[in-house]
Amino acid sequence: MKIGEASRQSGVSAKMIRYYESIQLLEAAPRHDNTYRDFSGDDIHTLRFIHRARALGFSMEEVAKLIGLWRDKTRSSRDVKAITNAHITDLKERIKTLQGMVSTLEHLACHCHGDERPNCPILEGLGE
Amino acid sequence: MKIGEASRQSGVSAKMIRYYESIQLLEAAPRHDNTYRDFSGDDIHTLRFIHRARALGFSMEEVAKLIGLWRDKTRSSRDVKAITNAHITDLKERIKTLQGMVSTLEHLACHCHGDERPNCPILEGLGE
DNA sequence: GCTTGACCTTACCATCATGGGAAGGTTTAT
DNA sequence: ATAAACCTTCCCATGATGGTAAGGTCAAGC
Repeated sequence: MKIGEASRQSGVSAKMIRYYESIQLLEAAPRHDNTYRDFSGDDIHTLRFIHRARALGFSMEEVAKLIGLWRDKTRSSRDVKAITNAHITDLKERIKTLQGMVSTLEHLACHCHGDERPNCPILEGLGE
Repeated sequence: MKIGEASRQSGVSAKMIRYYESIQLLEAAPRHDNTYRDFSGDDIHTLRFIHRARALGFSMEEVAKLIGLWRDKTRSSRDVKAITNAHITDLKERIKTLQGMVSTLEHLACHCHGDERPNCPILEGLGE
């Protein structure tokens, strides 16, 4: 199967498929007649895995580790869970940071008239 | 005042101060003896403004707009509030996305034993 | 057999905000 | 005078992705 079809079936852009190959996240696909890549059903499976892991916010580095574990039938689920839990912790921290921003901003915004007048507590808050 | 001192007083790294100057977010500081930049108290004020706005997650583009409004004494607070509200909306969307990831991940992780055994619902979920 | 369009290839550049480092000049304190 | 601390510019790297250009290939219709 050519790269366009692989892209359609996996949801990963052709550009990114080539990129994943270049960083060795994906084994180099054999070339059909020495120019076009030829993907297998297995490749699609891997691409879908990557796609889902990325959608869950895992970094490429984490995805690489997860793929390693996924392929290793003798893995311990402990290792997978550790990566996942670390990622969850990271996500929660980011959420907290963003929520802090929102609450500060809402606090500033709720005192701002938002009309023609130049007086603005938001700018005052930023300028102190 | 030299760039190191400006950095200390504003919380913005010297590297970033130069960068802000290069993208014209900041007026080019006069040079002391034709090589060292010479910052004023006003510059520190602006740098602090930028620092706080960045800490609240505003993009550089938004910061540039906010500085423009901050300097313009005839601005309408409406414009400031519009930028702020758009940013709040954006932040909330990002929070929702991250929360979605967390809830999916927690769902997967809670079924994973996290022990020596290779069986792992997390990897199964990613591989489908 | 030829043209056209859809597809593939590589290679390079851009993003966004930030940091690192090199190579070299200046100032300040000892 | 020397050393440490500072400044300058310039180039490179990040992470994951998209864009584009220049060129090769394949498939379908004429």
